[in-house]
Amino acid sequence: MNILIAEDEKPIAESLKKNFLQAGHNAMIAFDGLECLNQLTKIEFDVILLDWRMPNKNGEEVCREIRESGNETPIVLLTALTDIKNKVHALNIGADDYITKPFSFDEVLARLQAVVRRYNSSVSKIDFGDLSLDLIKHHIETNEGIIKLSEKEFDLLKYFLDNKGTVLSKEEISMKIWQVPYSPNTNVIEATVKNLRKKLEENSSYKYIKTIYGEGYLFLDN
Amino acid sequence: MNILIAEDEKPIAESLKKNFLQAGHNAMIAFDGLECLNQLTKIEFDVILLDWRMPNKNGEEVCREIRESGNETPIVLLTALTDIKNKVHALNIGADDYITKPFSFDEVLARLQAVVRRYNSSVSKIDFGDLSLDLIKHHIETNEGIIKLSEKEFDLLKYFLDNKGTVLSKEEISMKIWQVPYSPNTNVIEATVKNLRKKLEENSSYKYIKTIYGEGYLFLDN
DNA sequence: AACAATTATGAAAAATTTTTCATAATTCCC
DNA sequence: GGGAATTATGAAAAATTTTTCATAATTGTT
Repeated sequence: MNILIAEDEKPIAESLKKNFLQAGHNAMIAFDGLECLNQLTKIEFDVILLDWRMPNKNGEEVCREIRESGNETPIVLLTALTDIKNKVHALNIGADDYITKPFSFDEVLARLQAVVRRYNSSVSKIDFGDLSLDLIKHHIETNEGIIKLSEKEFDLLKYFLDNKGTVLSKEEISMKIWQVPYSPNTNVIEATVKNLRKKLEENSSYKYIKTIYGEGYLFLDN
Repeated sequence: MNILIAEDEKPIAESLKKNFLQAGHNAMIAFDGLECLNQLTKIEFDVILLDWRMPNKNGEEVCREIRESGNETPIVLLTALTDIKNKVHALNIGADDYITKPFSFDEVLARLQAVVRRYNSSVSKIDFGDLSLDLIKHHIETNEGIIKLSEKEFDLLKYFLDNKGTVLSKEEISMKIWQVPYSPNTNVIEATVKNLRKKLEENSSYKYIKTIYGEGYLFLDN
Protein backbone atom coordinates (compact mmCIF):
# COMPACT_ATOMS: atom_id res chain seq x y z
CA MET A 1 0.00 0.00 0.00
CA ASN A 2 1.03 3.52 -0.76
CA ILE A 3 0.23 5.62 2.31
CA LEU A 4 0.30 9.38 2.78
CA ILE A 5 0.80 10.45 6.40
CA ALA A 6 -0.28 14.04 7.03
CA GLU A 7 0.86 14.75 10.57
CA ASP A 8 2.79 17.71 11.96
CA GLU A 9 4.17 15.99 15.05
CA LYS A 10 7.46 14.68 13.76
CA PRO A 11 7.97 11.79 16.24
CA ILE A 12 4.48 10.39 15.55
CA ALA A 13 4.79 10.76 11.80
CA GLU A 14 8.18 9.14 11.64
CA SER A 15 7.28 6.30 13.95
CA LEU A 16 4.24 5.56 11.77
CA LYS A 17 6.32 5.68 8.64
CA LYS A 18 8.93 3.35 10.10
CA ASN A 19 6.26 0.85 11.09
CA PHE A 20 4.54 1.00 7.69
CA LEU A 21 7.81 0.35 5.90
CA GLN A 22 8.51 -2.53 8.25
CA ALA A 23 5.10 -4.00 7.42
CA GLY A 24 6.02 -3.93 3.75
CA HIS A 25 4.14 -0.78 2.77
CA ASN A 26 5.24 2.49 1.27
CA ALA A 27 4.72 5.74 3.17
CA MET A 28 5.37 9.44 2.72
CA ILE A 29 5.00 12.26 5.21
CA ALA A 30 3.42 15.68 4.72
CA PHE A 31 4.05 17.97 7.67
CA ASP A 32 1.12 20.32 7.08
CA GLY A 33 -2.16 20.62 5.25
CA LEU A 34 -0.83 22.45 2.23
CA GLU A 35 1.99 20.00 1.74
CA CYS A 36 -0.54 17.19 1.91
CA LEU A 37 -2.74 18.68 -0.81
CA ASN A 38 0.35 19.34 -2.86
CA GLN A 39 1.55 15.74 -2.64
CA LEU A 40 -1.85 14.52 -3.75
CA THR A 41 -1.64 16.40 -7.02
CA LYS A 42 1.62 14.62 -7.79
CA ILE A 43 1.30 11.06 -6.49
CA GLU A 44 -1.56 8.61 -6.24
CA PHE A 45 -1.96 7.04 -2.80
CA ASP A 46 -4.07 4.12 -1.67
CA VAL A 47 -5.05 5.79 1.56
CA ILE A 48 -4.48 9.03 3.46
CA LEU A 49 -3.90 9.21 7.20
CA LEU A 50 -4.84 12.73 8.15
CA ASP A 51 -4.25 14.50 11.44
CA TRP A 52 -7.13 16.64 12.57
CA ARG A 53 -4.89 19.37 13.97
CA MET A 54 -2.28 20.69 11.58
CA PRO A 55 -0.74 24.03 10.64
CA ASN A 56 -1.66 25.55 7.24
CA LYS A 57 -5.14 24.09 6.84
CA ASN A 58 -6.39 21.57 9.38
CA GLY A 59 -7.65 18.06 8.75
CA GLU A 60 -11.20 19.14 8.21
CA GLU A 61 -10.32 21.71 5.55
CA VAL A 62 -7.92 19.34 3.83
CA CYS A 63 -10.48 16.56 3.85
CA ARG A 64 -13.12 18.78 2.35
CA GLU A 65 -10.77 20.11 -0.34
CA ILE A 66 -9.69 16.61 -1.31
CA ARG A 67 -13.28 15.56 -1.85
CA GLU A 68 -14.17 18.77 -3.65
CA SER A 69 -11.36 18.15 -6.11
CA GLY A 70 -13.06 14.88 -6.99
CA ASN A 71 -10.38 12.75 -5.34
CA GLU A 72 -11.99 9.71 -3.70
CA THR A 73 -8.92 8.19 -2.05
CA PRO A 74 -9.96 6.78 1.34
CA ILE A 75 -9.17 9.08 4.27
CA VAL A 76 -8.68 8.06 7.89
CA LEU A 77 -8.67 10.92 10.37
CA LEU A 78 -6.38 10.96 13.37
CA THR A 79 -7.93 12.91 16.18
CA ALA A 80 -6.65 13.83 19.61
CA LEU A 81 -10.04 15.10 20.56
CA THR A 82 -12.43 12.97 22.50
CA ASP A 83 -15.11 15.37 21.46
CA ILE A 84 -17.79 13.24 19.90
CA LYS A 85 -19.28 15.97 17.77
CA ASN A 86 -16.10 16.06 15.74
CA LYS A 87 -16.08 12.31 15.23
CA VAL A 88 -19.59 12.34 13.88
CA HIS A 89 -18.71 15.37 11.84
CA ALA A 90 -15.66 13.65 10.35
CA LEU A 91 -17.74 10.97 8.67
CA ASN A 92 -19.98 13.62 7.21
CA ILE A 93 -17.27 15.70 5.56
CA GLY A 94 -15.99 12.79 3.55
CA ALA A 95 -13.62 10.89 5.82
CA ASP A 96 -13.96 7.12 5.74
CA ASP A 97 -12.94 6.43 9.30
CA TYR A 98 -11.22 7.99 12.26
CA ILE A 99 -8.87 6.88 15.02
CA THR A 100 -8.62 8.49 18.43
CA LYS A 101 -5.20 9.18 19.88
CA PRO A 102 -3.53 7.47 21.56
CA PHE A 103 -3.57 4.54 19.17
CA SER A 104 -1.57 1.38 18.67
CA PHE A 105 0.13 0.81 15.36
CA ASP A 106 -1.78 -2.44 14.91
CA GLU A 107 -5.04 -0.59 15.18
CA VAL A 108 -3.96 2.00 12.63
CA LEU A 109 -2.90 -0.65 10.17
CA ALA A 110 -6.08 -2.70 10.62
CA ARG A 111 -8.22 0.38 10.09
CA LEU A 112 -6.32 1.44 6.99
CA GLN A 113 -6.54 -2.03 5.51
CA ALA A 114 -10.25 -2.29 6.26
CA VAL A 115 -10.89 1.06 4.62
CA VAL A 116 -8.82 0.20 1.55
CA ARG A 117 -10.50 -3.19 1.24
CA ARG A 118 -13.92 -1.56 1.28
CA TYR A 119 -12.85 1.09 -1.19
CA ASN A 120 -11.45 -1.39 -3.65
CA SER A 121 -14.54 -3.53 -3.57
CA SER A 122 -16.65 -0.46 -4.19
CA VAL A 123 -14.69 0.66 -7.18
CA SER A 124 -16.23 -0.15 -10.46
CA LYS A 125 -13.31 0.43 -12.75
CA ILE A 126 -10.75 -1.89 -14.26
CA ASP A 127 -7.39 -0.33 -15.08
CA PHE A 128 -5.33 -1.72 -17.92
CA GLY A 129 -2.20 -0.20 -19.39
CA ASP A 130 -2.79 3.53 -19.50
CA LEU A 131 -6.56 3.13 -19.84
CA SER A 132 -9.41 2.41 -17.44
CA LEU A 133 -12.73 0.74 -18.15
CA ASP A 134 -15.67 2.16 -16.23
CA LEU A 135 -17.96 -0.79 -15.60
CA ILE A 136 -20.99 1.30 -14.79
CA LYS A 137 -20.71 3.94 -17.47
CA HIS A 138 -19.52 1.43 -20.05
CA HIS A 139 -16.81 3.64 -21.43
CA ILE A 140 -13.03 3.95 -21.32
CA GLU A 141 -11.29 6.77 -19.49
CA THR A 142 -7.94 8.05 -20.70
CA ASN A 143 -5.79 11.01 -19.75
CA GLU A 144 -7.17 12.76 -22.80
CA GLY A 145 -10.81 11.97 -22.24
CA ILE A 146 -13.56 9.44 -22.74
CA ILE A 147 -13.78 6.71 -25.38
CA LYS A 148 -17.35 5.66 -26.00
CA LEU A 149 -17.94 1.96 -26.51
CA SER A 150 -20.86 0.22 -28.12
CA GLU A 151 -22.51 -2.53 -26.12
CA LYS A 152 -20.76 -5.37 -27.94
CA GLU A 153 -17.41 -3.62 -27.66
CA PHE A 154 -17.90 -3.19 -23.92
CA ASP A 155 -18.93 -6.81 -23.41
CA LEU A 156 -15.95 -8.05 -25.37
CA LEU A 157 -13.46 -5.79 -23.63
CA LYS A 158 -14.76 -6.75 -20.21
CA TYR A 159 -14.50 -10.41 -21.17
CA PHE A 160 -10.92 -9.86 -22.25
CA LEU A 161 -10.07 -8.03 -19.04
CA ASP A 162 -11.65 -10.74 -16.90
CA ASN A 163 -9.43 -13.25 -18.69
CA LYS A 164 -6.30 -11.34 -19.47
CA GLY A 165 -3.25 -13.47 -20.05
CA THR A 166 -5.24 -16.43 -21.31
CA VAL A 167 -6.07 -17.21 -24.91
CA LEU A 168 -9.78 -17.03 -25.63
CA SER A 169 -11.04 -19.15 -28.50
CA LYS A 170 -13.74 -17.98 -30.86
CA GLU A 171 -15.96 -20.72 -29.47
CA GLU A 172 -15.66 -19.26 -25.98
CA ILE A 173 -16.06 -15.70 -27.18
CA SER A 174 -19.11 -16.58 -29.22
CA MET A 175 -20.78 -18.35 -26.30
CA LYS A 176 -20.01 -15.59 -23.83
CA ILE A 177 -20.75 -12.50 -25.91
CA TRP A 178 -23.32 -13.71 -28.44
CA GLN A 179 -24.79 -16.63 -26.47
CA VAL A 180 -24.60 -18.84 -29.53
CA PRO A 181 -22.16 -21.59 -30.49
CA TYR A 182 -19.41 -20.42 -32.78
CA SER A 183 -20.13 -20.60 -36.45
CA PRO A 184 -17.50 -19.98 -39.11
CA ASN A 185 -19.99 -18.53 -41.57
CA THR A 186 -20.09 -15.25 -39.74
CA ASN A 187 -17.19 -13.01 -38.84
CA VAL A 188 -18.82 -10.77 -36.26
CA ILE A 189 -16.09 -11.64 -33.82
CA GLU A 190 -13.33 -10.48 -36.15
CA ALA A 191 -15.30 -7.39 -37.04
CA THR A 192 -15.92 -6.51 -33.40
CA VAL A 193 -12.30 -7.16 -32.47
CA LYS A 194 -11.29 -4.87 -35.29
CA ASN A 195 -13.46 -2.02 -34.05
CA LEU A 196 -12.38 -2.48 -30.45
CA ARG A 197 -8.72 -2.58 -31.46
CA LYS A 198 -9.15 0.61 -33.39
CA LYS A 199 -10.57 2.44 -30.39
CA LEU A 200 -7.88 1.12 -28.07
CA GLU A 201 -4.99 1.80 -30.41
CA GLU A 202 -6.12 5.28 -31.35
CA ASN A 203 -5.92 6.18 -27.68
CA SER A 204 -2.98 4.22 -26.35
CA SER A 205 0.41 3.11 -27.54
CA TYR A 206 -0.15 -0.39 -26.22
CA LYS A 207 -1.26 -3.23 -28.46
CA TYR A 208 -3.59 -4.98 -26.11
CA ILE A 209 -5.25 -7.62 -28.27
CA LYS A 210 -2.91 -10.19 -29.75
CA THR A 211 -4.04 -12.72 -32.31
CA ILE A 212 -2.93 -16.29 -31.67
CA TYR A 213 -3.14 -17.86 -35.08
CA GLY A 214 -5.45 -20.84 -35.10
CA GLU A 215 -6.27 -20.50 -31.41
CA GLY A 216 -7.96 -17.23 -30.63
CA TYR A 217 -7.22 -13.90 -29.02
CA LEU A 218 -5.07 -12.94 -26.08
CA PHE A 219 -5.38 -9.76 -24.08
CA LEU A 220 -2.25 -8.29 -22.54
CA ASP A 221 -1.63 -5.26 -20.35
CA ASN A 222 2.01 -4.63 -20.83
CA MET B 1 -33.32 2.18 7.66
CA ASN B 2 -34.25 -1.15 9.10
CA ILE B 3 -31.99 -1.79 12.06
CA LEU B 4 -31.48 -4.92 14.14
CA ILE B 5 -30.20 -4.24 17.65
CA ALA B 6 -28.61 -7.29 19.28
CA GLU B 7 -28.00 -6.27 22.87
CA ASP B 8 -28.82 -8.06 26.11
CA GLU B 9 -28.87 -5.02 28.38
CA LYS B 10 -32.49 -4.00 28.23
CA PRO B 11 -32.16 -0.30 29.10
CA ILE B 12 -29.48 0.23 26.44
CA ALA B 13 -31.35 -1.71 23.78
CA GLU B 14 -34.61 0.07 24.42
CA SER B 15 -33.07 3.51 24.57
CA LEU B 16 -31.39 2.86 21.23
CA LYS B 17 -34.63 1.63 19.72
CA LYS B 18 -36.54 4.65 20.96
CA ASN B 19 -33.96 6.99 19.47
CA PHE B 20 -33.91 5.18 16.12
CA LEU B 21 -37.68 5.36 15.86
CA GLN B 22 -37.55 9.03 16.73
CA ALA B 23 -35.01 9.59 13.95
CA GLY B 24 -37.44 8.04 11.49
CA HIS B 25 -35.90 4.58 11.29
CA ASN B 26 -37.21 1.15 12.06
CA ALA B 27 -35.59 -0.97 14.75
CA MET B 28 -36.01 -4.41 16.32
CA ILE B 29 -34.30 -5.86 19.37
CA ALA B 30 -32.77 -9.33 19.81
CA PHE B 31 -31.81 -9.99 23.41
CA ASP B 32 -29.25 -12.69 22.72
CA GLY B 33 -27.09 -14.16 19.99
CA LEU B 34 -29.43 -16.95 19.00
CA GLU B 35 -32.40 -14.65 18.77
CA CYS B 36 -30.33 -12.36 16.56
CA LEU B 37 -29.43 -15.14 14.12
CA ASN B 38 -33.03 -16.26 14.14
CA GLN B 39 -34.35 -12.80 13.25
CA LEU B 40 -31.93 -12.59 10.36
CA THR B 41 -33.40 -15.65 8.71
CA LYS B 42 -36.80 -14.00 8.75
CA ILE B 43 -36.30 -10.31 8.05
CA GLU B 44 -33.89 -8.35 5.90
CA PHE B 45 -32.15 -5.52 7.74
CA ASP B 46 -30.05 -2.67 6.40
CA VAL B 47 -27.57 -2.89 9.26
CA ILE B 48 -26.95 -4.89 12.42
CA LEU B 49 -25.80 -3.34 15.69
CA LEU B 50 -24.19 -6.18 17.59
CA ASP B 51 -23.11 -6.26 21.22
CA TRP B 52 -19.80 -8.01 21.78
CA ARG B 53 -20.92 -9.58 25.08
CA MET B 54 -24.17 -11.48 24.91
CA PRO B 55 -25.65 -14.70 26.34
CA ASN B 56 -26.18 -17.65 23.95
CA LYS B 57 -23.40 -16.92 21.46
CA ASN B 58 -21.41 -13.70 21.80
CA GLY B 59 -20.91 -11.00 19.20
CA GLU B 60 -17.86 -12.61 17.70
CA GLU B 61 -19.56 -15.95 17.13
CA VAL B 62 -22.69 -14.32 15.78
CA CYS B 63 -20.68 -12.12 13.44
CA ARG B 64 -18.76 -15.08 12.10
CA GLU B 65 -21.90 -17.16 11.60
CA ILE B 66 -23.66 -14.34 9.78
CA ARG B 67 -20.79 -14.05 7.33
CA GLU B 68 -20.49 -17.80 6.94
CA SER B 69 -24.14 -17.98 5.96
CA GLY B 70 -23.35 -15.65 3.07
CA ASN B 71 -25.20 -12.71 4.59
CA GLU B 72 -23.33 -9.47 3.84
CA THR B 73 -25.48 -7.05 5.79
CA PRO B 74 -23.20 -4.44 7.38
CA ILE B 75 -22.40 -5.13 11.04
CA VAL B 76 -21.34 -2.58 13.64
CA LEU B 77 -19.98 -4.04 16.85
CA LEU B 78 -20.72 -2.50 20.21
CA THR B 79 -17.90 -3.18 22.61
CA ALA B 80 -17.44 -2.35 26.27
CA LEU B 81 -13.85 -3.46 26.10
CA THR B 82 -11.09 -0.97 25.63
CA ASP B 83 -8.88 -3.86 24.66
CA ILE B 84 -7.38 -2.91 21.34
CA LYS B 85 -6.70 -6.45 20.22
CA ASN B 86 -10.40 -7.07 20.04
CA LYS B 87 -11.05 -3.97 18.01
CA VAL B 88 -8.50 -4.97 15.43
CA HIS B 89 -9.88 -8.48 15.57
CA ALA B 90 -13.43 -7.26 14.99
CA LEU B 91 -12.60 -5.87 11.59
CA ASN B 92 -10.99 -9.14 10.66
CA ILE B 93 -13.92 -11.41 11.46
CA GLY B 94 -16.25 -9.55 9.16
CA ALA B 95 -17.54 -6.58 11.14
CA ASP B 96 -17.66 -3.31 9.26
CA ASP B 97 -17.07 -1.01 12.17
CA TYR B 98 -17.17 -0.90 15.95
CA ILE B 99 -18.14 1.56 18.63
CA THR B 100 -16.72 1.65 22.12
CA LYS B 101 -19.05 2.09 25.07
CA PRO B 102 -20.00 4.54 26.36
CA PHE B 103 -21.29 6.10 23.18
CA SER B 104 -23.63 8.91 22.26
CA PHE B 105 -26.65 8.17 20.14
CA ASP B 106 -25.45 10.65 17.52
CA GLU B 107 -22.25 8.73 17.14
CA VAL B 108 -24.06 5.42 16.74
CA LEU B 109 -26.35 6.85 14.10
CA ALA B 110 -23.51 8.50 12.17
CA ARG B 111 -21.53 5.27 12.18
CA LEU B 112 -24.49 3.19 11.03
CA GLN B 113 -25.27 5.61 8.25
CA ALA B 114 -21.64 5.74 7.12
CA VAL B 115 -21.46 1.95 7.04
CA VAL B 116 -24.72 1.63 5.11
CA ARG B 117 -23.65 4.33 2.67
CA ARG B 118 -20.39 2.50 1.97
CA TYR B 119 -22.18 -0.80 1.62
CA ASN B 120 -24.68 0.57 -0.84
CA SER B 121 -21.99 2.14 -2.95
CA SER B 122 -20.13 -1.16 -3.14
CA VAL B 123 -23.10 -3.06 -4.43
CA SER B 124 -23.50 -3.39 -8.15
CA LYS B 125 -27.23 -3.89 -8.13
CA ILE B 126 -30.01 -1.57 -7.08
CA ASP B 127 -33.23 -3.19 -5.91
CA PHE B 128 -36.50 -1.38 -6.37
CA GLY B 129 -39.96 -2.80 -5.82
CA ASP B 130 -39.87 -6.33 -7.14
CA LEU B 131 -37.16 -5.53 -9.70
CA SER B 132 -33.39 -5.13 -9.59
CA LEU B 133 -31.16 -3.06 -11.83
CA ASP B 134 -27.80 -4.63 -12.62
CA LEU B 135 -25.40 -1.70 -12.92
CA ILE B 136 -22.72 -3.64 -14.76
CA LYS B 137 -24.86 -5.60 -17.18
CA HIS B 138 -27.23 -2.66 -17.72
CA HIS B 139 -30.37 -4.72 -17.54
CA ILE B 140 -33.20 -5.40 -15.11
CA GLU B 141 -33.61 -8.71 -13.32
CA THR B 142 -37.04 -9.95 -12.38
CA ASN B 143 -38.35 -13.22 -11.01
CA GLU B 144 -39.38 -14.11 -14.54
CA GLY B 145 -36.16 -13.14 -16.29
CA ILE B 146 -34.17 -10.31 -17.81
CA ILE B 147 -35.45 -7.04 -19.24
CA LYS B 148 -33.03 -5.55 -21.73
CA LEU B 149 -32.57 -1.79 -21.58
CA SER B 150 -31.21 0.54 -24.20
CA GLU B 151 -28.44 2.86 -23.12
CA LYS B 152 -30.68 5.87 -22.65
CA GLU B 153 -33.23 3.82 -20.73
CA PHE B 154 -30.51 2.55 -18.41
CA ASP B 155 -29.10 6.02 -17.82
CA LEU B 156 -32.51 7.42 -17.07
CA LEU B 157 -33.52 4.60 -14.74
CA LYS B 158 -30.26 4.83 -12.82
CA TYR B 159 -30.75 8.58 -12.47
CA PHE B 160 -34.25 7.99 -11.14
CA LEU B 161 -33.01 5.37 -8.68
CA ASP B 162 -30.21 7.61 -7.45
CA ASN B 163 -32.83 10.27 -6.75
CA LYS B 164 -35.89 8.33 -5.78
CA GLY B 165 -38.40 10.27 -3.75
CA THR B 166 -37.41 13.60 -5.22
CA VAL B 167 -38.98 15.29 -8.21
CA LEU B 168 -36.61 15.61 -11.14
CA SER B 169 -37.28 18.47 -13.51
CA LYS B 170 -36.83 18.13 -17.24
CA GLU B 171 -34.01 20.64 -16.98
CA GLU B 172 -32.15 18.36 -14.59
CA ILE B 173 -32.90 15.23 -16.58
CA SER B 174 -31.79 16.86 -19.80
CA MET B 175 -28.50 18.02 -18.33
CA LYS B 176 -27.75 14.70 -16.68
CA ILE B 177 -28.79 12.27 -19.42
CA TRP B 178 -28.31 14.28 -22.62
CA GLN B 179 -25.69 16.78 -21.41
CA VAL B 180 -27.60 19.63 -23.00
CA PRO B 181 -29.84 22.29 -21.47
CA TYR B 182 -33.51 21.46 -21.66
CA SER B 183 -35.28 22.58 -24.77
CA PRO B 184 -39.05 22.40 -25.19
CA ASN B 185 -38.81 21.81 -28.95
CA THR B 186 -37.88 18.21 -28.45
CA ASN B 187 -39.71 15.56 -26.49
CA VAL B 188 -37.02 12.91 -26.17
CA ILE B 189 -37.48 12.93 -22.46
CA GLU B 190 -41.18 12.13 -22.67
CA ALA B 191 -40.51 9.52 -25.33
CA THR B 192 -37.78 7.85 -23.28
CA VAL B 193 -39.91 7.94 -20.14
CA LYS B 194 -42.67 6.32 -22.11
CA ASN B 195 -40.47 3.46 -23.28
CA LEU B 196 -38.96 2.93 -19.85
CA ARG B 197 -42.40 2.95 -18.22
CA LYS B 198 -43.59 0.36 -20.70
CA LYS B 199 -40.74 -2.00 -19.84
CA LEU B 200 -41.22 -1.51 -16.11
CA GLU B 201 -44.98 -1.87 -16.15
CA GLU B 202 -45.00 -4.91 -18.39
CA ASN B 203 -42.91 -6.66 -15.78
CA SER B 204 -44.15 -5.36 -12.47
CA SER B 205 -47.40 -4.30 -10.91
CA TYR B 206 -45.84 -1.17 -9.46
CA LYS B 207 -46.18 2.19 -11.13
CA TYR B 208 -42.73 3.53 -10.46
CA ILE B 209 -42.61 6.75 -12.46
CA LYS B 210 -45.11 9.39 -11.43
CA THR B 211 -45.64 12.55 -13.40
CA ILE B 212 -45.76 15.74 -11.36
CA TYR B 213 -47.61 18.12 -13.61
CA GLY B 214 -45.58 21.23 -14.37
CA GLU B 215 -42.65 20.05 -12.27
CA GLY B 216 -41.17 16.86 -13.59
CA TYR B 217 -41.00 13.17 -12.75
CA LEU B 218 -40.88 11.36 -9.45
CA PHE B 219 -39.67 7.82 -8.97
CA LEU B 220 -41.22 5.78 -6.18
CA ASP B 221 -40.59 2.29 -4.90
CA ASN B 222 -43.76 1.50 -3.13
C1' DA C 1 8.42 -19.77 -52.45
C1' DA C 2 3.79 -21.62 -52.95
C1' DC C 3 -0.36 -22.98 -51.07
C1' DA C 4 -4.04 -23.43 -47.86
C1' DA C 5 -5.98 -21.85 -43.84
C1' DT C 6 -6.83 -18.16 -40.98
C1' DT C 7 -7.44 -13.43 -39.85
C1' DA C 8 -8.21 -8.37 -41.16
C1' DT C 9 -10.76 -4.80 -43.19
C1' DG C 10 -13.70 -1.36 -45.83
C1' DA C 11 -18.04 -0.86 -47.25
C1' DA C 12 -22.82 -2.21 -47.65
C1' DA C 13 -26.94 -4.21 -45.58
C1' DA C 14 -29.75 -5.20 -41.70
C1' DA C 15 -31.24 -4.33 -37.20
C1' DT C 16 -31.77 -1.47 -33.37
C1' DT C 17 -31.85 2.77 -30.93
C1' DT C 18 -32.72 7.54 -30.74
C1' DT C 19 -35.19 11.44 -32.03
C1' DT C 20 -38.86 13.91 -34.24
C1' DC C 21 -43.48 14.85 -35.53
C1' DA C 22 -48.34 15.07 -35.37
C1' DT C 23 -51.93 14.30 -32.58
C1' DA C 24 -54.37 12.54 -28.45
C1' DA C 25 -55.05 12.67 -23.58
C1' DT C 26 -54.65 14.79 -19.15
C1' DT C 27 -54.16 18.44 -15.75
C1' DC C 28 -54.75 22.89 -13.93
C1' DC C 29 -57.17 27.08 -13.31
C1' DC C 30 -60.75 30.29 -14.01
C1' DG D 1 -67.22 22.87 -17.87
C1' DG D 2 -64.05 25.28 -21.13
C1' DG D 3 -59.64 26.55 -22.57
C1' DA D 4 -54.69 26.75 -22.26
C1' DA D 5 -50.76 24.37 -20.91
C1' DT D 6 -48.56 20.17 -20.18
C1' DT D 7 -47.78 15.38 -20.89
C1' DA D 8 -48.44 10.88 -23.55
C1' DT D 9 -48.12 8.14 -27.52
C1' DG D 10 -47.88 5.75 -32.17
C1' DA D 11 -45.52 5.99 -36.13
C1' DA D 12 -42.01 7.83 -39.14
C1' DA D 13 -37.35 9.62 -39.80
C1' DA D 14 -32.61 9.89 -38.52
C1' DA D 15 -28.69 8.10 -36.41
C1' DT D 16 -26.10 4.44 -34.66
C1' DT D 17 -24.85 -0.26 -33.96
C1' DT D 18 -24.50 -4.83 -35.55
C1' DT D 19 -23.78 -8.05 -39.02
C1' DT D 20 -22.61 -9.57 -43.56
C1' DC D 21 -20.00 -9.76 -47.69
C1' DA D 22 -16.22 -9.58 -50.70
C1' DT D 23 -11.66 -9.21 -50.79
C1' DA D 24 -7.00 -8.31 -48.89
C1' DA D 25 -3.38 -9.51 -45.80
C1' DT D 26 -1.03 -12.66 -42.82
C1' DT D 27 0.46 -17.06 -40.92
C1' DG D 28 1.92 -21.82 -40.84
C1' DT D 29 3.29 -25.75 -43.52
C1' DT D 30 5.61 -28.08 -46.90
